[in-house]
Amino acid sequence: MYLLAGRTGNGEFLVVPLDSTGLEIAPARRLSFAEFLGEVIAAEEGSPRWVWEDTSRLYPLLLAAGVRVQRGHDLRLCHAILRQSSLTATSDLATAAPSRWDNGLVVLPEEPSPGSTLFDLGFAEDGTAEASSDSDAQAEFRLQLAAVAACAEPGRLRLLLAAESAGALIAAEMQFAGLPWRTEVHDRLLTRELGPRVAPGLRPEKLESLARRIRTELGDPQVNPDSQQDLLRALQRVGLSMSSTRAWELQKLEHPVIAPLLEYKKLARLLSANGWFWMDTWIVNGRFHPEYLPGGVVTGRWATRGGGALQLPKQVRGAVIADDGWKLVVADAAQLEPRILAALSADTAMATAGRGTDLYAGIVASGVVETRDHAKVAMLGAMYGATTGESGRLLPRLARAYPRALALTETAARAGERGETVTTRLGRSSPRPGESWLATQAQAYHPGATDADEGRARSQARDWGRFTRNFIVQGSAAEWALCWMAEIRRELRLLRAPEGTVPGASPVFSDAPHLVFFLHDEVIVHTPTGLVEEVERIVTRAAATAGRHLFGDFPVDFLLTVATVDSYDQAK
DNA sequence: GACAATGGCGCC
DNA sequence: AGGGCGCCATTGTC
Repeated sequence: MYLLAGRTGNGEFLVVPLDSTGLEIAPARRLSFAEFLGEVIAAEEGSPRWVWEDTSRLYPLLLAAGVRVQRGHDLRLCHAILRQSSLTATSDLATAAPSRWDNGLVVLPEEPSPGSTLFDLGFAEDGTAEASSDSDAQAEFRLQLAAVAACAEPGRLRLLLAAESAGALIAAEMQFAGLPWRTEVHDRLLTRELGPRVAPGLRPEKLESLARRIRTELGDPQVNPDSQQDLLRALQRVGLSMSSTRAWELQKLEHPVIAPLLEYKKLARLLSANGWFWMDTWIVNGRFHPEYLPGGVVTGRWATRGGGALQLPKQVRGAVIADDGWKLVVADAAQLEPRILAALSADTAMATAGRGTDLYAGIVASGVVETRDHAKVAMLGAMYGATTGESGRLLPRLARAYPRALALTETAARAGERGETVTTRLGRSSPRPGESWLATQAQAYHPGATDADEGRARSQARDWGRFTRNFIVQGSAAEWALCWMAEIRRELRLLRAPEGTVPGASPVFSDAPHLVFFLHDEVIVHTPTGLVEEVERIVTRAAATAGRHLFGDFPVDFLLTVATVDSYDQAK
């Protein structure tokens, strides 16, 4: 059963029961927020699928009121998928003129003040964004259902839309719950690395002394190590010929300035990216609440906004600490993308290499290459489109051992080079290249085309080929991860903490295990200690379930590394 | 002063 | 001739 929910311009909530084709089976009801909450709680008994425009705008209101839902259908996210998918290319939805569903729903980020994001994830005061009527949302939903029903493989898209929508619920819940974070531990860590905290704009002691050493070694008392131009000129003056100040370029050189400079860069990065200012900005009441953006990356991966949540450096993970009486279950899908590639291409040899073991080790054991590192470099090269270096040299051996897998990546690359799209396992298609790409290609076929024109077109075509080559693997991996998380969430909901559990600090989630972090192929569950083993079982079982959802009976293992820890840095 | 581009680096 | 991101400081431009 579907329940369409929305909000009117004057702040009322609407609920409309719909049948399986999106037709209403009862009239819309207009409700106050309190009535709406009651309606949601009552309706959840029947596990309805809530259909709404934008989970990220409506669901936080429910969470703030202590209400969760089981299933959703996010019209905005699902529209984006169906609009692009090659599986629904001839549908009314995909062939219609662009509408507000294509761009009008994008809400500008508010002031990035994490303290307020929880409870005023707001709605436009004047109701402009909500001027959309419920009938518009209902019409959109019907178009979506029709597009899926008419496509050649509706099962794939149904699963994708359900997974994407579950992801939207999870994203809102994780933002709400937040990642447990101890500011006093973070502060100690920063003080140890950088010296005591100083006023903004000043360098902490250790950075300042490194800066002095750098100036001494370069014989220039003025040089600012934060300025690339400055630094590059100074380096060249002391005879270091280089074209950039990148750390890996510096590492190759011999000079007394190199060591302090590399150290400076490392610490300066820590200070600017995850220093005290970051901590004050993003940690609220012992929780880090980044905003997750499902579907924020073209491939279907998530993006985040605020705090750089997907780039949390290992350096600061020691500050991620479970509440007293609770644990963090950190689970990481081992060699996810190669396993996805093996399954996508039905390459049983590659799947066998990963059966019950580290897939790269399995490749070595099969005699394809000599070391795990070679196996990894070669695989990444196949998926990213490397042509030179060690990776390029190893590729032919990989191609002999795993012809099906390598043929799939090559085919995806060739499609991209021709400007065609590729489609993931569940039906997310890559975007078409833009106008300027097409113009550059056309230019190369022009009668008067120069060698430079052709060179430019070839290089650009190869760039797009690398993109589509990676898209199909990265995007399918993102789908696996969505299914994995959705399954974890579904099973966690059924757990209740045993008697005597110390409540956690998050309302709504204070007595039950819940997801608190997601990083492409890794999740963290915050759980009462008494449920650790059950959570580990759930996470592990969910990986197998996700594999079956995507690839049926194809015999590929999705192995996890699972670590139950007090602090995140203890995992791995 | 506001904004955009760039280099650089963190994560997968 | 290595895919996808977000964020920061510096620098360039209006």
